[in-house]
Amino acid sequence: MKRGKKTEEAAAADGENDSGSASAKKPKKTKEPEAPILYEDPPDKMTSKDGRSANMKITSWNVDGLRAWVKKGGLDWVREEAPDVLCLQETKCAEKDLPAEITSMPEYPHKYWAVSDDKEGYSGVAMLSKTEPLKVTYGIGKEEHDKEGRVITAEFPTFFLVTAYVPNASRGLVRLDYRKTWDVDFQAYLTELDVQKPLVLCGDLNVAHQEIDLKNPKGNKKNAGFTPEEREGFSQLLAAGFVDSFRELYPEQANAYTFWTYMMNSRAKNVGWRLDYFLLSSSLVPGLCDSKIRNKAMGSDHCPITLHLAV
Amino acid sequence: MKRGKKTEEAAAADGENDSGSASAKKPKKTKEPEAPILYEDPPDKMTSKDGRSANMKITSWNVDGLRAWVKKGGLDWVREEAPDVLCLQETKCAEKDLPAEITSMPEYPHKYWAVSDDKEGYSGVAMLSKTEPLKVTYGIGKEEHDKEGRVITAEFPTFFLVTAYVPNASRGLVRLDYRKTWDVDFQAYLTELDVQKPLVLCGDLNVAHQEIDLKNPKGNKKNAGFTPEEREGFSQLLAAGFVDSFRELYPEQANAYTFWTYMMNSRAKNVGWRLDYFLLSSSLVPGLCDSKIRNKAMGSDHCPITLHLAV
DNA sequence: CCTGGCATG
DNA sequence: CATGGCAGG
Repeated sequence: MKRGKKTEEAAAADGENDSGSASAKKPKKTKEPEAPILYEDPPDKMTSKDGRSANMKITSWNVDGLRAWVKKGGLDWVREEAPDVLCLQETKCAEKDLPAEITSMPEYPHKYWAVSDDKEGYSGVAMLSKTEPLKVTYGIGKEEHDKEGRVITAEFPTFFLVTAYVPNASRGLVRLDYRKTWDVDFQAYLTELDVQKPLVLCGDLNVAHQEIDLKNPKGNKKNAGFTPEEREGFSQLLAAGFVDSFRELYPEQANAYTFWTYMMNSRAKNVGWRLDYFLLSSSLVPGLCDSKIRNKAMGSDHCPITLHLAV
Repeated sequence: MKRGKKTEEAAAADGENDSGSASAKKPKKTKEPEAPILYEDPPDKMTSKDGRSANMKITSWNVDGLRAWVKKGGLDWVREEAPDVLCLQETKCAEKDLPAEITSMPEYPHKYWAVSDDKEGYSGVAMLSKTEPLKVTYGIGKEEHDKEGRVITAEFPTFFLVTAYVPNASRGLVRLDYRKTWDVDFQAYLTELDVQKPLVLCGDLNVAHQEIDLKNPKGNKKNAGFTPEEREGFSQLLAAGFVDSFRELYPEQANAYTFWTYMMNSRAKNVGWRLDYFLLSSSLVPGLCDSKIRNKAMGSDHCPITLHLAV
């Protein structure tokens, strides 16, 4: 038993992933900007470069716990946005525990759920669609990767839609080796699909590709989500012919993030990361109308992203 | 990975400690009283049978997590009640994590904390006093019992004050054997003190003594808190000369409880247990003025109890 | 700093 | 059905 009369101070927070960087070294030199540098979103473009009108709207959102997200009104936002297909990551919810608000949603009669085999409330992705896909599959066809409910693939008439929650390399990069294996195998999976039919990949790819894709690139080169290995994995996807739709349309746009840690008031300061993407097979790029970051939508530590496509 | 499109029903809640008893057997025969049978508390008596005025006020409260209890305003109630000594059980809080609201409370300059060695946030008792005790000790002097922060003893000029959080026998009575050892050793400890100076024992003794001390005695004879063994342990304390101050004053008072499970809306229905006590050495009984159950005070699954004593 | 599980009550 | 601690992010 511990005992005593007085109490001393708790240890200070350690330099985290997205700490105010420089301010951690020189104490007391708080150099936060007075006003956060926001990314102000222009209206959605509904026409592609080749003049076609968008006829497919897809939204992807890492909800960080579907039940909490539903309670916070995530579905109200979804009803406003009204995408044709809604992809969710980190649902953290066994099928039997899904809230009725979402299982009974009449706008999306076709619903698909994947969750982790072992750990309840870990990982998990979902796809909700207004129209019925031709076929839906789960995982990437490799036993070692398919136990954590990370991928759903839906085949539509003119394209595959893949939603993914890519494994986090974790604190201390303890899972970076696994992640590298994943990156190779996942790319192989996508390439196989791509020879059959073009694809849209969306979800939390758990990597910020370039320095422009996170607020503090210098301080995060050894942290999960911005290691050279993870960035190279993303570069390999592009080299294989897939296109980062947001960066394609907005090559110079800084301060455009889809994730902010809950810690240190990061979201209010827009100290974030772009971890969520729509990647397109090159043959779909002419039909790309817009790729949006909905950074005002609350309910998770990620915000949703939306793609407008003419297919 | 688990997958699928539809969801079935979750399992129903099982028959618990304090289930509505009979209603569990014959389904659909909901025999809850329309209005709960409350114990309406008369005003405090401030004079003892032998005509002396109360000059010592002690409050005991199992707070079920001190931090949550502070947030819910427990300290506001304490300031109203203004006891000379405040005893708390199940603080579930390491000393370094204590809220400043309580560590800096000027009304109680003398504060004593005991917490579990191993498991953080488990068990834990505290004593706060307006006047400084002559001496304060922790535990009951037996290594095997003193690792869980369950007992603080304060010596005042004319009596010992012992506050205790007695080990719960637990679901399936997995800790009943340990509890029986505890009961024997704890009684030995109290008896040793009692030969030196009379004592007041307060706290969560984790037993309802007689059938009158809980709403559903029939259904709980095999449940923690109302087994024959635990009840016998309490009887042994009385046989050793200690007096249950509440029952001494109110021998016939039913529906007087200090604990209600958070489940099944038990508190609203007053389906409760009397688990919290003030026990007195027999020589203190002539000075007993009142022993109160403050069943309107909220902030925990237990309510506070208060003793008025002339010492 | 949030989530969802878990042990405990 | 609450608490606190934990892993995970």
